[in-house]
Amino acid sequence: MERYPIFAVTADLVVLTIRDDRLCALVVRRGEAPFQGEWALPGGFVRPDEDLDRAAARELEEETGLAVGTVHLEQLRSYGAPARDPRQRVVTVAYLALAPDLPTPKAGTDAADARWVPVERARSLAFDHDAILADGVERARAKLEYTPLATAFCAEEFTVAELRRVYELVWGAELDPRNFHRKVTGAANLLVPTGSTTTRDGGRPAQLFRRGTATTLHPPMPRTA
Amino acid sequence: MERYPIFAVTADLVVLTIRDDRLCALVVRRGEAPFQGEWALPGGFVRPDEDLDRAAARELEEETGLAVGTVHLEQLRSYGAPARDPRQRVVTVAYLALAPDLPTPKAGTDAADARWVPVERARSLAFDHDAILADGVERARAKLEYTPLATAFCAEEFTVAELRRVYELVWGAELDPRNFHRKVTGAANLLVPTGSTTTRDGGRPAQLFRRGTATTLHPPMPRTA
DNA sequence: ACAAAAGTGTTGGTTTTACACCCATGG
DNA sequence: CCATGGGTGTAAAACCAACACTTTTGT
Repeated sequence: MERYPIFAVTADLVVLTIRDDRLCALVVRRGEAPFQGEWALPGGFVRPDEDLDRAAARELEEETGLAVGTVHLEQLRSYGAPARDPRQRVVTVAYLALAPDLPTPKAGTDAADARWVPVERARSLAFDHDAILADGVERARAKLEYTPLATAFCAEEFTVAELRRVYELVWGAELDPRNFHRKVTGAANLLVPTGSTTTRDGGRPAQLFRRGTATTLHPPMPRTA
Repeated sequence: MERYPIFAVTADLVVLTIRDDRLCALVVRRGEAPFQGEWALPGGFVRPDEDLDRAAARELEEETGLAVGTVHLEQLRSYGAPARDPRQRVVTVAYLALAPDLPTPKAGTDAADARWVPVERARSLAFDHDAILADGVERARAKLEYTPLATAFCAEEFTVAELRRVYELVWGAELDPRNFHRKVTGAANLLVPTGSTTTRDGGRPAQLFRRGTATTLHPPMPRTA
């Protein structure tokens, strides 16, 4: 029986939300070495009997207090450069989480502090977390085009304008409100009308919708910029 | 200092090519326990000082003899269910490799045998490799739509018809040769004409092309089926 | 000359874009 | 009544599927 090289495996999280009209990522201040006191992505070691997805969900809950049910969570990719962790060989399986606007998270067990930071201002994170964050943002941007993922940034019930705002903020580009409306209301199974309306955005009352069952967006949302 | 759970990490490969007008995957017969004698995806343990990408490239070369330069290699995703390997906790980072038609591979160090199998006939692989293979094929199908990835299945120089054949075989759908031709020759930086022609497909000589520098396909190739 | 495959032109229908315009509310 | 945003109509432009047709080879 040969001996297998020994690794530790962590699950790290790129948690994105929209706050104050900005695309923000969740960062925590590390309470332990290495990189103690520096900002990093939330995450932690996968336990011996735990599935990767489950570990990511647990970390999300521990470090943010977010109920996992309301959050979209998907695997992003893995990172395993030999020297990415100074302690020992660590492979991290990064996950991408998208959440509606939520209360400011409280510090968890391993984190001295936790906060939302606009993605363009999240720099110099610990380990290789700058690159992981960039990959996560890039994935989110790409998936808005051809999936209903933008709805993950919205509350349970939302208006077409709120959904459009998600696109505009994530992409950093303006979209025509009229054509956007036609497009998303025309896409099969994307939106389910609740029947009620709201005036929370001002002006004429807007219909409220819930996410539909669509898993892809046909035709895709054209990204002009 | 806390103790970190111990994992082994492997790099497994979904290697796809087109042979005899079929989309084929590379499978190896395992020479060692567990699952000795059964078919599995090629792969092996990541070494203590080796990057994940490098491990995948090394395994590809070891188990197939393919020169890595001619092969497209990208990370697929990671799999880490607690019981996926009966020996101990193993997380595998799966990679997707796309290669032009190549000589039948020879068995490597860990593999008693190696061969190309049409993807629809690759079933009952060891570990969770059925699922990994399915994910790899799905990824390849999806990426043909909006990336120049189909060219990875072609030789260095190829004709438009050969490229079209890739789409037809991977998607299992027929495409109009005329419109396909216009589309791919019109896409910016997708194809670079070599200036020479070939009659290897019969009929009127066809121009030969090399891959261009494009990283995405605008507009995407419409998948009708 | 004929078959076979490459490649171009054309046409009619769909989709997209840009914007005019009306609708329903709060102040 | 006015400002504000929600939502519909519409014409010009762009795009695309389908297929007739021409080109260039091998036999």
